[in-house]
Amino acid sequence: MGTTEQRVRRAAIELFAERGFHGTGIRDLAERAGLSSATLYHYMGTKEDLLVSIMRESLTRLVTAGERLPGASPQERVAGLVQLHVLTHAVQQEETRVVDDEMRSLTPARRAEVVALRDRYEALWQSAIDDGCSVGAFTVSAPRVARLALLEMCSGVARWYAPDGPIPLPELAVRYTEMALGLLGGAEVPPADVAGIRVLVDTVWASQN
Amino acid sequence: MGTTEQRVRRAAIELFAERGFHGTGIRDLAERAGLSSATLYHYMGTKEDLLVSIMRESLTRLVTAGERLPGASPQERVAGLVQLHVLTHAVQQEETRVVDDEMRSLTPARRAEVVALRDRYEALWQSAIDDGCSVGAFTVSAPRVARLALLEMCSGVARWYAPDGPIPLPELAVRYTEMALGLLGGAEVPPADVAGIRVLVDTVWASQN
DNA sequence: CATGCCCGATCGATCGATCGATCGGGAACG
DNA sequence: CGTTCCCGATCGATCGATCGATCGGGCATG
Repeated sequence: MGTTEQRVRRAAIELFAERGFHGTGIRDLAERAGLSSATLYHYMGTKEDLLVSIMRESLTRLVTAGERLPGASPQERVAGLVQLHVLTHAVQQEETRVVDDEMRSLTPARRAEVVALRDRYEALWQSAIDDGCSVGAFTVSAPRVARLALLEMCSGVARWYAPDGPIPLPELAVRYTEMALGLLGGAEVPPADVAGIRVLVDTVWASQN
Repeated sequence: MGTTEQRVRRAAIELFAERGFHGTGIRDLAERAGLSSATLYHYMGTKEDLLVSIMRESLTRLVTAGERLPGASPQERVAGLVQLHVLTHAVQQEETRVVDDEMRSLTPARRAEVVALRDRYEALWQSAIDDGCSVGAFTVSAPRVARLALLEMCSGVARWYAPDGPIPLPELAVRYTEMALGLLGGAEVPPADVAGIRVLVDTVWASQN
């Protein structure tokens, strides 16, 4: 079961992902969490506070894991980032969709904090791509555009992947690694250590709770 | 200026893109269109009717243009689809974002119609990719995953591209073509006819109004 | 030309419902 | 007794939508 606060958070992630922030009412939230709408406010601040805390936790987890990724060569670092990103977006589908889609629902002040976290994460991608370009490992001609294209492509996993579908999770990660490196051009695909990434994801997840 | 109905539609596209469907009130819509909220209902049905009609028009335009694309080889067809998609998502940014992001705001019944249109469009992509794989032009190992990845990557353009930024529109289209064919693996990049695609987009747009 | 009628366009006022949020108090537990 | 957990009742605001009424310009009739 978990604590009541965790139940509230799970309910919020489910409903925000399904109906959107503005499409989810306080009473919907309360019903899903098994509480009255009044009791809800014992466990959270405003509805926006709840959204921000979900985003902060999710992005912090991603940044932490991203910074702990092994891999010396640009190819290995990009491969690791792709696998980390695809894995989290496939496993924590609803949560990542809330993070990616509900930025616009935030007040400008709250948005700034979340965007800063997201920028920190995306900088990891940019430096790996730039390094690969400057050492000649990648041949893509617009590294900034490549970063944006890669991130959109990998985030999309959260919008369609079916965990109980025909594609096993490790295979998904490998396919995306191949496509990403093909997109960047001229790179050999380094041996994949999906299991290692998975352990990293689980470790960071556990240490956050 | 255009007709009042066109002004309402433009206002809706702007606000739905900026704040989302549920985040946009009838009074916001009316104010942006320069009408009273009551007059709004003289030009539209319900708020959902307005959203559906925006989506239907936008997707119909995309399907029409996609079916008229020239190109015999799989490479040429994929290149054409990428350029068509990127161009429309860069030029009609707000409109395409509404189409891509607000599906979940639709009632199941209305959603079905719109999804059918979208599926028809995506089938064009799938057959081009599948053909390329079966004749050995592409080496990607999961054609269905590749389609999903490509579409997400190209749609993402609507979320970040700045029309008055440092990247000219034709260059953007060419870069995406290169990345897409790199992602599919083993394909030479066919000569790009971005101007031709642009003419096609404008033609279809004009014939719809 | 003048008159009377019609109708698209528009609005202020208001509907019932729901929104996010708050309050005071009861129940359970130490 | 105090603290934690919880809820029914309720707040003012806003939601999407509808109402009756008004205005003005075509248009047919005499």
